[in-house]
Amino acid sequence: MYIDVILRNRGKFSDMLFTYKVPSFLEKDIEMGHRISVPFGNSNKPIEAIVVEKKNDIMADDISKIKIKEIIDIIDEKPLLNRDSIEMLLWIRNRYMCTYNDALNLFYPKGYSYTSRKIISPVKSISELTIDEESSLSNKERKILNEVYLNNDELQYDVAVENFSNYSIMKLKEKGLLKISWVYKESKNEKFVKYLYLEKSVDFIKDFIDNNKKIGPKQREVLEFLIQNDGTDFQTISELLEVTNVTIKSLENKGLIKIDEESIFRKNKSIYVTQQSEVVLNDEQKNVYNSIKQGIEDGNSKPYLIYGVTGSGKTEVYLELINYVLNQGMDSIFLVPEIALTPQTIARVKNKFGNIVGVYHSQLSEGEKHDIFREIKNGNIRVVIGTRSAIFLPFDTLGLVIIDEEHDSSYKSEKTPKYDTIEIARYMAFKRNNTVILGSATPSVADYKLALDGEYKLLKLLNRANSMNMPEIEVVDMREELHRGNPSPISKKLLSEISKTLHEKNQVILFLNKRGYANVMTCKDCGKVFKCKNCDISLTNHKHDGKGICHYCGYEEKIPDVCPGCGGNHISNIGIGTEKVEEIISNYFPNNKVIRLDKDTTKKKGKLESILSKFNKGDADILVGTQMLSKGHDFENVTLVGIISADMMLNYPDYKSFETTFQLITQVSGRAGRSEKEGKVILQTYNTENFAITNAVNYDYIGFYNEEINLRKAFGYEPFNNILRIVFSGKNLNMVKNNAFKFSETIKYLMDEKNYSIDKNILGPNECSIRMIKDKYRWQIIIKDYGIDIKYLKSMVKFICITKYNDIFDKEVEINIELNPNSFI
DNA sequence: AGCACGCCGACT
DNA sequence: GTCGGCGTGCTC
Repeated sequence: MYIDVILRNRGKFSDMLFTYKVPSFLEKDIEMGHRISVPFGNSNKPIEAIVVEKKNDIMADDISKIKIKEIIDIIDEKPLLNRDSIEMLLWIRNRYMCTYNDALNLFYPKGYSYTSRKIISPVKSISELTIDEESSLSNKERKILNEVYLNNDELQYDVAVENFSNYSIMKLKEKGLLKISWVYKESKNEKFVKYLYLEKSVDFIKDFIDNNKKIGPKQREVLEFLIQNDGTDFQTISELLEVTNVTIKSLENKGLIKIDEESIFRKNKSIYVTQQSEVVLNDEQKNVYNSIKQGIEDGNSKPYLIYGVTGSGKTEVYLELINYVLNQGMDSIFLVPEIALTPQTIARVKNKFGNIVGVYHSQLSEGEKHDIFREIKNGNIRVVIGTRSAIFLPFDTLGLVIIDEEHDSSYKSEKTPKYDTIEIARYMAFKRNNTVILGSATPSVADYKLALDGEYKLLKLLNRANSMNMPEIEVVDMREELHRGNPSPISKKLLSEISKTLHEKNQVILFLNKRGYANVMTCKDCGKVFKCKNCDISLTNHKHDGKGICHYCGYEEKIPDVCPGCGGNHISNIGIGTEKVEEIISNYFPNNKVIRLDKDTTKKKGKLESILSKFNKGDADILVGTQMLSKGHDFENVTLVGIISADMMLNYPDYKSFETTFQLITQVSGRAGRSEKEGKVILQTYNTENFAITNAVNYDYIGFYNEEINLRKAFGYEPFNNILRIVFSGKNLNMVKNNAFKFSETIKYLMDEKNYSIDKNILGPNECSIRMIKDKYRWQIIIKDYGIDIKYLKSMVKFICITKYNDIFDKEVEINIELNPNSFI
């Protein structure tokens, strides 16, 4: 029997499947998805590999061309990946043009390690050495041999080379006195818990305690405790009785207790416990619930798109559907955007389904991720709430995938492979017949079009669950504000609304899409702009830390008092960030507490929760924040939302900037008036007539959609065209530029050969709008697929960038290929 | 990417 | 006779 495997931890140079022979004694056990150990390369170094194919025969000319080795062993008892995962892995590699290993990493659970090391060991024992052999040894060789014998017949190869020399080791090998070989070690990061049990009957123990004077008081306590609570874990006992390991060991040695180690699953503690109220769906929610339930019964695999206004109660519908699916014996994955995965959301799901709920996100420790993976495989976790990577968790009986806030950009991975979670979910609906639900108050125009085209089943929730109206959005024209002589970024209108709200003992949210104090720092005397050392980006002033920080690479530098260019001391700030808004507002309302919520104030674990709960409890009156606060939070007492600058999003150089503007205004506005109190929104902008803003003000999603979709069509963007973006980057500008041009000439040649239109489809090469990141120059080429099947386009790009890589490009230039990227910056 | 192999120069 | 340093080429 033969197998095809993916080798772990190899570069793109060996991005292919390798064929191995399975020795007959392993044939029965080996399965697809197994982790195995295989010999690799000239040295037969043991490498970890994953089985992706089993076959009985291989082609005859393969045998003559390559020498096929036998695998060393199967590592785990059960396969790590199931067939579905392997199938999807291969699809992902193809779709997103990544390596086997990139794709594998999405599925491969954390917490496994596999290391191999090279050792030297003697061929014969010391007494078996002949006199001839003995006398042939040089001083150094004798030293090495002695060291090996002294060290339990084993020495780490690289240590030996360092201490002695490779030459002498090789000599010893030639003389047949030493052999060089590989050993490997494999381990799992699983937490084991010691449980203590009485080894003898209770009567025996009681008798023992009463009649044995030699037993210490601590040991006696433990025994008495165990009589009442047999099978308690060591941790608890040691905390309650203040005993140490020594006591326990001593009892074990006396044969009185037994220690059992069991692997347990690290449960993360939920901070919030909300009271569980009986959920009754309203008519609209019931309709949505029923039609999806009906669809599941009928075996419909077409994904659903729920367009539900903010506060319409999508989550209740999701939870009821998860419940329904559970009763059918199937599991669910519930995805939320990164910043929406708050304790409140988690608590809602946990309160409903209890300990079959797993939480999965990127901030978990490796051990925690490992546990969740294992508990899903064991069938103990049936519902997962998590961020995008949770979609790859190994459910065997998955029924439902929910993607909430489906428009959110965090569903597109920014790391290779740059997958789109929604595409993955659609694949699952299509290939595995899973029920997929996308939901949003502001669906992406691409997905809404797919719904209109009948690719999704469109369902709507048009009313708020509390039957309140959407808060009124009042636009303040900042141009007029300026003319009226108010240069402040906070308008008079917003100030008066804030004080009115505070007066009524309600709370305020102020939203600004930019953290830090000021966008740009410049010297008024010489005009110097403070820029990042590594990127072509101006530093953002973070006044609190006294630093200028680059938001791209994280580079920080201390802001000097005098300009390093001209020595002048008029360094000034242009533009505003959340830090400055916090400062201005605090000055205006010195008697009210202002807190700030952005990436800077929530860096530490648990900070996000504590700020949110502080605000929720009313410990602060005004919350200033970035889009972090736009997602799914329920603040009962917030009646005023201020959007400081809608223009900042609008002027972002990206084709999706209108869409993001519309989405953010709608989502942030949705934070106001979620309870019985009526809410209000003040929106400040210089672009009062932009359609993204006017439609958002009127809560007219359809109106926005109609205008935006026309623009997309006119310019050939998503969803009308697929776009491939190829970015070349490197330290040498000329080389980067040259490689980009080489690429474009090659692809133009290939496209021309097939009579594909070039002018319409190829944009560039151009310098990226951020021309340098982390000291690397960046050039890009954009390719659209007018009149070309994206499959052909991808195969051409792959041919150039992978097959012909060595012939065309310089090693120092990095090539990054992305399908339908989130932005073109 | 590793890893091995082979050739070269340098030092004792 | 010993030893380290690179450059090159391959991986079932």
